[in-house]
Amino acid sequence: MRSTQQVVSDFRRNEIVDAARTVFARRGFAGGIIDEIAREAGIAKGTVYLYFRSKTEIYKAVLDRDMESLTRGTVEAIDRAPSLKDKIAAYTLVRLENAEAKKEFFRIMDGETSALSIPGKQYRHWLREPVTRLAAAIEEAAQNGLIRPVPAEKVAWMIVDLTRASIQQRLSGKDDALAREEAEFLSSFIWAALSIEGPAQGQGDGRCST
Amino acid sequence: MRSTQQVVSDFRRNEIVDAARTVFARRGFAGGIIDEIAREAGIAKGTVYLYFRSKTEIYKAVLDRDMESLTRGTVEAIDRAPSLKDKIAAYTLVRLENAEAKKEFFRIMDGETSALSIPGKQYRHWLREPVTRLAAAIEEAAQNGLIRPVPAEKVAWMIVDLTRASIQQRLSGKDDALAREEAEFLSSFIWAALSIEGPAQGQGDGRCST
Amino acid sequence: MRSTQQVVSDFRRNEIVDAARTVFARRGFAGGIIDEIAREAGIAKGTVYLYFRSKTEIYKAVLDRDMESLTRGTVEAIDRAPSLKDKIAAYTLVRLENAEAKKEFFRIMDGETSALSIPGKQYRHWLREPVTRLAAAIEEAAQNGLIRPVPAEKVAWMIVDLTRASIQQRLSGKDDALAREEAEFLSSFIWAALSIEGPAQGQGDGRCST
Amino acid sequence: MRSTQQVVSDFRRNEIVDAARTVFARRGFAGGIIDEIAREAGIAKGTVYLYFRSKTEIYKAVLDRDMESLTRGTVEAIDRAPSLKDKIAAYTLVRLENAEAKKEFFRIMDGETSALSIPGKQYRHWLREPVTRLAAAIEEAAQNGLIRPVPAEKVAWMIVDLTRASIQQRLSGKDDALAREEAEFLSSFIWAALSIEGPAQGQGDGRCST
DNA sequence: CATGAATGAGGTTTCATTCAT
DNA sequence: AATGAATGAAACCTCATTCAT
Repeated sequence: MRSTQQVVSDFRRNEIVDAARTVFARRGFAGGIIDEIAREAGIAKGTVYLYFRSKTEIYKAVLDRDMESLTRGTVEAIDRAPSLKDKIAAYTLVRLENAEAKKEFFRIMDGETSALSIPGKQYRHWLREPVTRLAAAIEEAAQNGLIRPVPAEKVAWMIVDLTRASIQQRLSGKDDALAREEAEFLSSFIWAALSIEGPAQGQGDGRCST
Repeated sequence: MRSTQQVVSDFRRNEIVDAARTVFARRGFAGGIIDEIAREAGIAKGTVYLYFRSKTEIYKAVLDRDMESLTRGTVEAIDRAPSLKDKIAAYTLVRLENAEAKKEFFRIMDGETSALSIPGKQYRHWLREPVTRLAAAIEEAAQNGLIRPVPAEKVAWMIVDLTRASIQQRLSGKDDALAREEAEFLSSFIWAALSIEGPAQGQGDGRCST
Repeated sequence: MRSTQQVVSDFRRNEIVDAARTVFARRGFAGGIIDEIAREAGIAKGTVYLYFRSKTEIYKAVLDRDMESLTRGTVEAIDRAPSLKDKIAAYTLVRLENAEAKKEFFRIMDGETSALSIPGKQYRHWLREPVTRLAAAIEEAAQNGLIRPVPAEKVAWMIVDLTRASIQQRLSGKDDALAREEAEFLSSFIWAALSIEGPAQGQGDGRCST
Repeated sequence: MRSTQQVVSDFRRNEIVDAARTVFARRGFAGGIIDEIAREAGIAKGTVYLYFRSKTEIYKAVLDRDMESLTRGTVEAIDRAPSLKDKIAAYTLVRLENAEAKKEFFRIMDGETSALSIPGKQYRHWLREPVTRLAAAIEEAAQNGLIRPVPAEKVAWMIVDLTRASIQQRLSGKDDALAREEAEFLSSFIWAALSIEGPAQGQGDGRCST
């Protein structure tokens, strides 16, 4: 059982992480001013340093917390789905819905690349587990003849990257279709590329530059 | 006709932009120090400000210049290709090859998102034209019954995003397949998703340019 | 008679002063952190401020307490010694032995100078009384013809300063002779300078630059 | 030949070191505020960092510069003096006169101990060379029978420490005798302690340079 | 009394931009 | 046109002191 101390302390850490998420989303890492984070959290600048040793530490905390919960949710959704087709659909749907609910966080993720050099903490790193699950399912489906043979991991990354790109598009306000519809479109498109009755090359097309 | 003044001035701007590209690729926007850019360009810090009003201006110049030439090359490749399938293949190939040739620039692009808030100067903005061309080709192919009916622009964006994701993967060193092979895989995968559903053709991988 | 309150309060003050001595010796005044003092004393930071108004106050308390007890011991040793020679020997011995026993405090004294501007609380101030006693003894001895005539107070300061310098040397680890031997050497050296059969100028030296 | 650049740069460094000396003398190292140093030097805060990488660097520069010139002067004075007695007299005189001329610097030296942990840069370190010279002269004089046998280095440190103590006394305003007289008194006192014991010469005060 | 979380003034350092030469 | 020294606005972080519990 956690002591009162612990509870309060965790609460504060949460407040700071929440504030930091907002500010980092607004200004990026370099522009994320500690002063502003403190103000957003309704505390003094010094207080921030009671809970985090440095600005970088805060940034990592934001990433870790959100990424972890997101990854957990994603993986669970994949596992719950019975078939490959469902797994793909589940993945895209969970991600798109989450992006809607946590716009701020995704905006950070979007900007996060070389901003910070946190070894093994890059966005792609966090995608590794979902990718592994998807790849395994793809592999299995291929062996069972449910889909055509494809390089499983490559395709898994494609699913993940297409989803990410779609989220980016939506974050920038260019696309405001319902998450559910978008997810359905994505997963069905991918499924089409995988299905065994794939490329119909009968009717004379599929030719290239002669 | 451009005056000598103009020529010299342009030459200097070029030098600075080249230096800036290198530095921004190394350190990102926030970490890219004017001092370093000047040193890299072999000129004095003050001189930089004779040609650019601010650091942001330089950054935009790098993006503009590289993006423009890249976009031109991309669009030309699309236009040269006769069929949709070839256009898609041409796009992915040109992009992947370019990414290999201009790693520095692509590394910047990779980091560029919310780092800077340059309205209308984001990466996605520059992709608009290639996307439009691809979308038009898709539209046409669909109406001609060469592919199944799909939302053209959405799919065009998918092509573009998948290519971008592949480039990112390669930049981070995780994937070092030949650009040509990677491009072929990508475009054939997309083509598979577009093809009219017909009799299964297990062996067909959609390869073109045999 | 002191109330229980008073007793407890004094006890706490003692604990804090003890902790502060350790910390200041380790880090100096500027580097001595209240947090560390509190931890060393086994109490909370806030509690420190129930007993002392400020960090400076604590510092002064350390100096006062240690200096007072040291001074008392020193003066008593001087008074107990019957002759001037013995008084000098007693002084050097007591000081050197004390320095060994209370390294921490002497390390503070060593660093204490302009670090803090406490009027009348400087190291030299506390030496005034021993100096006075020594000076009186010197004066008397001179008048009795036991030593050659010298400016009494000046010489008293010399004794005191030589002793201090010797302590500093020992604190810095450069000299690890026994305190007793060092004291003997010091006092005998000084005595040599005072003794009436002082400078033998008979044998043609003592000349200066021709 | 130094370029103009170099000259100007050196000039600035000097200005900053001069200003820093004043400020450090006033406030000590911890209290020596960069802002104040800049103001004292008549330049902007940022400019200071064009010439020194950090506050500590400035502090070391002050110490190094002054200590080096002081040490050089001291050693030269010792070397010029022909006899031991003169060497001692020369040392005390040079130091006391210098202290008068460079009060600020000596005030820093006075406070400098554990303030900064610059290995091998402590005050005592800088005294090593003069001490070595004095010790050598003492050794020689002892072997020639000009003084009584004494531990040469120990005595050399005594000379140095007594002089330092005298300077401190004078800096704190307690003693305002002429430097020349004070130096004479000091060196003759030491000389008295070194002289071979012989027939009492009551009147002899060991004065030289009649 | 005791606590320790909270505060915020103040310190050091960086770096985009200006300007005298 | 070119230079690079100078500037000073911020940014990050520390720590003596206060105060609600």
